Order: sequence, then C-alpha cells, then structure tokens
Amino acid sequence: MARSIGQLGTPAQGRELRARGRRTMRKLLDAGVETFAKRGYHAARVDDIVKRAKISHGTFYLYFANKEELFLTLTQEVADEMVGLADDFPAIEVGPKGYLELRSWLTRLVEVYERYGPVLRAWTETEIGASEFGRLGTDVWTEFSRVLIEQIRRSSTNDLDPQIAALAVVAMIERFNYYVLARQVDVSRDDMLDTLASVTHAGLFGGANETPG
Amino acid sequence: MARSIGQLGTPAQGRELRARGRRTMRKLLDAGVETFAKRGYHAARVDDIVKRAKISHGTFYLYFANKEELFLTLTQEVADEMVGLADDFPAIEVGPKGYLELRSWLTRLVEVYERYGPVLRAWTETEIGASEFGRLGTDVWTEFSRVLIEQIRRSSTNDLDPQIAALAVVAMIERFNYYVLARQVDVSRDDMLDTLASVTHAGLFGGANETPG
Amino acid sequence: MARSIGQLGTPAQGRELRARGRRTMRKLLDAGVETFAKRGYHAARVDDIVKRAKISHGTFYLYFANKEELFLTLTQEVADEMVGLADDFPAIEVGPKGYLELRSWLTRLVEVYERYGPVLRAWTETEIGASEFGRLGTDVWTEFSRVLIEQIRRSSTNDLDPQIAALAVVAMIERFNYYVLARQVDVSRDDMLDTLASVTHAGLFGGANETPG
Amino acid sequence: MARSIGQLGTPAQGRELRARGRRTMRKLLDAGVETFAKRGYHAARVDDIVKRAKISHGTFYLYFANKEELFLTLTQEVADEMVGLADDFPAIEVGPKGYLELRSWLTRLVEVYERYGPVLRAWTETEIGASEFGRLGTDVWTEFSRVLIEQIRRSSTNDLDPQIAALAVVAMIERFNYYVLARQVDVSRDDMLDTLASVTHAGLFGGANETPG
DNA sequence: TATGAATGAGATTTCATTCAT
DNA sequence: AATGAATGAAATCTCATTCAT
Repeated sequence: MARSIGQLGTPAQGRELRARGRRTMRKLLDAGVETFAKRGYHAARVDDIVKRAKISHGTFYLYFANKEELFLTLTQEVADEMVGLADDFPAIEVGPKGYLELRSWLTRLVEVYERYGPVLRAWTETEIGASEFGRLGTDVWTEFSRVLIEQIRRSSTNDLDPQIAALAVVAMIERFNYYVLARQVDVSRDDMLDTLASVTHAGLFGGANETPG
Repeated sequence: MARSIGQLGTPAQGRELRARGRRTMRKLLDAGVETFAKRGYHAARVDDIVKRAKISHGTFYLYFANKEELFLTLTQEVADEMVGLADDFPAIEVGPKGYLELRSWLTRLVEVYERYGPVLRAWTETEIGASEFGRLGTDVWTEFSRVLIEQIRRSSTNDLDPQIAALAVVAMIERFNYYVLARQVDVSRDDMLDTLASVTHAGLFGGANETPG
Repeated sequence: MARSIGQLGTPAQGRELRARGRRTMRKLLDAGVETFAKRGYHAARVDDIVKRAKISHGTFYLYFANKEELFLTLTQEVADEMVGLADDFPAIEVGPKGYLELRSWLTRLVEVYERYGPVLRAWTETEIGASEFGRLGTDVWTEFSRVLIEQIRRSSTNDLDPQIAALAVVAMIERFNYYVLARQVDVSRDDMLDTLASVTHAGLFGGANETPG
Repeated sequence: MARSIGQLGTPAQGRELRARGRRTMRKLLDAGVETFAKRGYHAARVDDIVKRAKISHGTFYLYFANKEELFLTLTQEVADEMVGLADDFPAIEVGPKGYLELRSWLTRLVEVYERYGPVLRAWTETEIGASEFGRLGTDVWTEFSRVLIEQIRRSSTNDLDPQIAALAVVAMIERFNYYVLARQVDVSRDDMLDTLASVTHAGLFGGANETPG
C-alpha cells in the first residue's frame, strides 16, 4: 500500500508536547472513550471523535495516525490501571472479613470499568486472536487472572482447576459490568457489587454467601 | 428498513424458494455466521460474506436487503433454539444429581453457543438499546434469564436477589464460552463444562462443588 | 498503516476480466498516460484520470489499488516494447547503409516514445534509486543499453568505453525526444530523426555525418 | 502568486536581513535543493524542507510565500551561473586543443549541475510551457543553446542544422549528468567527462575522438 | 436465478497555510 | 525572529447498493 515515507505529523507519541498539546491530546483521548462508548469501536468515525473534542479534523492526525492508534493509547492506560489493581488483590478468607475485602476490591475494579469499559469492550469487536490489538487485550485479562489464580490456589476449598475458575470469574465480572453499564439491566451499583462479591466469594473461595442484611 | 419482525420481508422470503434458492440462502447464512465470527458484525462487509459463500455480489441482494437483514434472520434462528433450551431448564437440587443435570443442560447451551456464538456476540457491538436489533438481543437473554430466575428462586439456599444472580450466571456462561471459542484460553470442552457447572452449582444453588473425580 | 486485511476490489490484475472489464481497464490505462503527459505523475490526481476515462471514481479502485499501481502496469507495457526493440538493434556499419539502418531503428524508438513518453519521463520525477519504481525504470534503460554496448563494441572505431558511450547516446535520444514532444523546441519529426541518426552515427560508430541532401 | 521575477517579493526579500536571518534563509534554500533532489519537486513537502533545515514550520513562511517561491529563488541562482558559463563557451577546434578546451568547459558545467541538478531537473516535472516556471526553465537552456549554436555554426564541418545539433548535445549532457548523479550508473567523474567531451567533439565539431590515453 | 461491472455517498488522510505566543 | 499548534480544503479510498446482461 506504500504510503509516502516521510510522515507529516509524526503522531505525537514521540514528540515533546507543551501544555496546550497535552491538553488537546487529552481531549482527543476522552472524546475517544466517549465515542467508543456510544457507537462501539468500529462504528465510531474519526469525525465523531473530533466533533466531540471540538478539534479540527486535521489536528487529529497530528496526534494519532488513525483511530486504531488512539485506541491503542487508551489501551495502554487501561492496562496500567488493571495491572496495578491485580497487584493489590488481597488474600481472601472464608468468613465475613474475606467477603468485605473482596467487595471493596471489586469496587475499585468497577470504577476502572466505568471509566474504560468502552475500551475493554472494544476488543470483543475486533477480529480475535489476530492483531496486536487482540494480543494486548488478552494480556490485560491474563495478567489479571494470573493473580486471581494465585489467590484461588491458596484460599479455595474446592478442587477446581484454579486457572479455569479464575477465568470464569473474570468473565463474569467483565460481562456483568457490561450489562449494568450498558443499561441492559437496571441495577444499583451497590446491588451489583453485593452480588458480584457474594457469588464470587461463594463460588470460588468457599464463602457462605453472606450479604449485608 | 423498519420491517415487521414476523414477516421479515427480505426479498427472498416473500418468494417461494426452489431447492437451488434455498441452498443459496443457506450458503449465505452460513457464510454470514463465519464472517461475523472472524471480523465481528460491524467490520464484516457484504463482500466478505459473498466471497466466503462463493456467491456473486449481486445475488446477495436477491436474498437480503442488506447485511442487517441477514443478521436478523440468523437472530431468529438462535432465538428459537435458545427459548427451547430455556424451557427445558431443570430444577436443580443441591446434591450430585443436581450437578449432573445442570452440567448436561449447560452442554446443550454450549452447543448452541458454538454454532451461533458470533451472532450472540454481535449484539454486543451494536449501539445498545437503540435498534430493533438490540431489543431482540435483550429478549433472548431476558427470556433465558426469566427461567433461571424461577429455578433459583425455588432452589437457592442463599438470599441473593434472584434476578441479579441469574444475570451474573448468564453473563459468566456467555463470556466464558466466548473466551474459549475465541481461543483466548486453551481449555478442553469437558473441563470448561466441569468448571461452569461447578461454579454455578456452588455459587447459586448451594451445591458443594462436586466435580467428577 | 494497517489497512484492513480483506480487500474489497482485488485490483483486477488477478481476476479474469470479461470483454467489458478489459475495455474499462484499457480506458483507464490510456487515460493514465494522457494525464501523466499533461500534468506529470505527481500532479496527476486519480480524479483527473477517471474523468478523462469517463469512469466513476469507485471503479478505478476496482482495477488498481492506487495511482502507483496503474503506473506500474504501464511500466510493464513499456518495458516489454523496449526490450523487444533493443533485441532488434542492428549491427551498424560506417557507411550510408549503417546510417539508414540506424535511422530506421531510431524511428521505431521514437514511436514507442511517442506512445509512452509520459511514463518514461515519470521515473525522473520519482525519488531516485529507492523504490521498486526506480529500479524498474533503470532496468528498461539498462537492458536497452546492454544491447547498444554490444553493438558499439563490435562496430565502433574509436576507443571510448562502450558502456559510457552507449549511456550517453541513450541519454541524448531520450532527452531529445522529450524536448521535441514537450514542444520546447519546434522540429519536424523527420528533422529530429535525421539529427539523431547523424549525431549518433558520427559520434559513436565512426560514421561520416551523412545526411540526406 | 504572479509576482514579478526581478523583485520576487517573498516576505523576507523585501526586508533587510540581519546575519541570523540570512543564515536561516540559506539553510532553507539548501534544504530545498536537497529535498528536491531526494523526492523531486512535486513530491517535496514544505514539511520535508523545514525538517531538513531544522527550522520550524512557521518560520518557512517568514521567508517564502510558498514552495514555488523558494524554488524560484533557487532558479535565479542557477540561471546566473549558467548564463555566465554560456558566455565563456570557447571556439572549438577540430584538433586536440579543441578537445581539451571543450572538456574543461564541460567540467565547469558538470560542477554547476552537481550543485543545482535537482533544480534543473525540477523543470521537467512541471507542466510544460505553461507557468512562469516553465518559461524560466526554457530560458536557461535556450540561452545556453544559443551560444552553442553560434560555435557549432563556426566550427562544425558537417551540415547538420546547428540548432538541432546544439539541442541534442545539451540534451545529452543534461541527461547524462542526471544518470550519473542519480547513481543509476556508476561512473567516475573523469570518465564521464572524457566521454562527454569525446562524443560531443566527434559528433558535432568534427573531432577525431581523441581520448587521453 | 445468477453474475460481473459500475456507481456514488461518505469516510479517511494529507498538507499548505495561518495563528497565537 | 522563531515556534508549536491548529486549521480546512482537497485528495484518496472504501464499500453498500444498483445495473445490464
């Protein structure tokens, strides 16, 4: 496809950005998340993004080579948050203390999901397993699961394959968040957290399904 | 657009189809599923579908007004299967018998997912709650959950909100299937079923995490 | 930059073309030459080409991935003609017979140049030595010179390095044609051929500058 | 556009330039030649030029209204050199003395070409005969040829049309230089000069193909 | 019933030029 | 005198849909 070799606007990943430039970039990233949230990754047009960011069309390409690259940048941001979160995963006890710790960790996860959900979901849209894209996506959840696996191995009373069990739970959390955020189901945030914590605690850590009240 | 659902009104559905026509239509529907699987709904182009079906471009429009209508037709097919499946959901006991019944029901669900997963996933991509589309998608899972809710209400020993619990489980099942089918995780089908059954049984029906062996 | 993988219109190099398709392709190639002639390669827009070919914009991309690919196809055509021509280069004698044979061979060369001059000139515009482009360009003239070198080696009475001498002549022929065709100088075709033949005959093959009349 | 040639009226040419300004301008002109050399006139972007000059984008427009004006400034520089060179063209004798004088004059021409070749070549790219541009280009070579014509008329022993003969030689010189500079052929500078001098001397001035050695 | 070819609206991308500091 | 950022017009390219055979 042989695009011309010298690129005009070196998408600003490389160059040093002044305050104004950083502000513009932030505006574009935020507009990106919002647009992906509203239309999904594929349906989102660069035009939607720049309109939302109140930025001219040409400026977009000063910062990103294309929509995919903006997405990849967002991806890095989530990955960082997620890995940090996974590192903080506590040892879960069977009793009420374990339940509460689990719940409060899940709260943080839901917060990340609330901010970056559209980005996380976008991976689903994409051709699977193929691109840099897919690989990156896997990595986030994999790293995430890795930690869970350790915990389950230590805490769990049942004899499930820890890897599979962790995956199942991550899947549930992700999907459930999706349903709630996508308003396909109407549930308060607290109720969601109670349920997530409870099911996870009971299903994986041998907890006794203690819910508040 | 905006055709009634019952009578989709796709070009070829008003007409009587001869054997050859039916074969062509089947080829297109199958190619549709495969293409959605590979690229996702939005990224799938009519051109991809016809190439895969080894059908000429023009012929496509003899059978479907556009990509969406092909999708809607597939949707009908899944919906039929899913509702049938939901109707067959058994009462789940706490003991090993309950576990086995749950597992064998999940087996059938996984089979449906293996065939129609891409179609089920496609809803996710679409702007949510908006289209005829989204509504239909919701309906399948809602109907599906409705039955689960009943069962949980009857069987569950814990005091979770049955609606939320059902949703969490459906979410897990769907997502887990997705991971496995997308080969983002390498797990045998039997292991997957063991885990799904076990986690669900323990997490929702008070089962004791009995796994075979 | 990471275009989608499945291409819509496989630029028609591969596919079998029916009569109509071949006609359209020919129209595009011809319009290409004319447009390059008028505006030069770089200044030529795809839009100019399709307008001249009276073809819709989209159709262009059914046949060529972009302007460069159309150019490359033309390039193949010239290369074929030029190599054929080089193979026919006669042994040049010192006397009038040699002059006439040289002149008639040059006539054929000028005809090729009249048809494909714009394509030959376009190489000049392009980044030099770098692209597939440049290499291809070199090859045509190189192959061309190779044959001349042989002839000069056999016929020439002087002790010039044959390679350099051949190159100098090819250069002169090419450039002179360019001036004449570009109407930067007003000379009849016959006068041009007389001069080319005469200067070449004298300068390289030891001829006595015999011109008719 | 359409500024008078004598007073180019480029932003910085009306102003008095301090040492720093002159340095910046020189950097831009040099970067211009290099960029035209590398990409050709049309493909060269203002961005390429400023990057090479290590000058900011905005600064360019402090000195030149656009790319064309930078080019026109360069053009003035070459034109001056070339006209001076043409004025110095010596009368060429048939014998060795003529050969040597011709050769040493060609040496100077090649030096100019080495410095400004890209600028000279750029004319070729442009739509011919049309712009202020093209006219200027023609003028350089025309003035140049005019002198040669005089010399050939005086010196030549053959009965070629002097105008055509002169043109042919100019063409050869220009083209040959191009090939060599473009490294499409690998020849030492001395060999190139020997050949150019020899072919020209023999082909046009009745020389006896004397080469050193 | 089927096909290859053509279309054109809309999306993406480039880049000369202007602006604010 | 210089700069980084922004702009928008114009070009490229894609692809759902229609057409003629």
